[in-house]
Amino acid sequence: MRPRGGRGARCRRMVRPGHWGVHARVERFSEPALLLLLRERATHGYELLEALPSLTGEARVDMGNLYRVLRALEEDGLVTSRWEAGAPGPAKRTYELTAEGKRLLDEWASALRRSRERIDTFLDRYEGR
Amino acid sequence: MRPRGGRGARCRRMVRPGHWGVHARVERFSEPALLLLLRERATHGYELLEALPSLTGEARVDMGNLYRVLRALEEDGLVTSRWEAGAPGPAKRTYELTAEGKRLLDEWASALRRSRERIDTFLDRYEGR
DNA sequence: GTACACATGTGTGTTTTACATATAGGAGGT
DNA sequence: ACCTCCTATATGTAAAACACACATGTGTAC
Repeated sequence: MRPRGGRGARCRRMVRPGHWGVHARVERFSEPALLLLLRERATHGYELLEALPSLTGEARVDMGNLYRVLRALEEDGLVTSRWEAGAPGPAKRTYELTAEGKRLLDEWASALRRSRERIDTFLDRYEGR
Repeated sequence: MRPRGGRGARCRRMVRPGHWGVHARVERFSEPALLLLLRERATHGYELLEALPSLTGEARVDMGNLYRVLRALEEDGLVTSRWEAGAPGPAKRTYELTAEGKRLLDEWASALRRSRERIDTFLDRYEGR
């Protein structure tokens, strides 16, 4: 890699003197998002990449990491994949959710409900209630 | 450091074969939590450490990182600190929120509301609505 | 032929979190 | 005196999560 001047994006950064920009993101949120999209329909990485912002709200899905997440999910038996033949254009690897992957999605949903409650607790206290 | 057998805790881990445990945590959530506690009352690190679980919901606040976050906040002018004299026992460094720190807390609150909405979007779609 | 959209990847630096350890004051027991 | 425990602040470092850059190949439009 060539040396670069830019530094990695941070969760909190000064956008201009005395002004802060904050992103409150859920850790590894791309994983449950992928699982949910795959529960709706088996599809390939590039399409998931385009569909993710509708779930995550931001366009910040890194394709490099996306493909790594998909491979990790497959290693853990949470999705299966096969090369899609027949279609014109570049080869596509289609991913499908397994039963265990479905159970993991359920766990994520519970975890996200708990996370939402913690945020509510925080906001209630912030608003002085 | 001595070699250790344990590996770092992960966001997702297999608790037993075919069973997954998930934690959906907001990145850097300890920062807004500290700011909120300091808005309520100026106090020192160790007390913040004990008060944090009431906001974060989990007992997983690392004291090492807590003190580093406090120092980072001070470097950025978001809190000020002074050594507390007079009291018996080990010296305490008392932290106080600045006006700019208050503004950052407001930014965090907005960011957390947006985060909450993203979680809602996900859960609505998960539940098929 | 070259520019662009599609499609799947690897390499690597940065940020954030987790775990271990160091240092020190005071209280209470033996 | 010595030991243990609670309070209090801090550093060292490894792992996990994330961001950014680059490599490779197919097909379509100009």
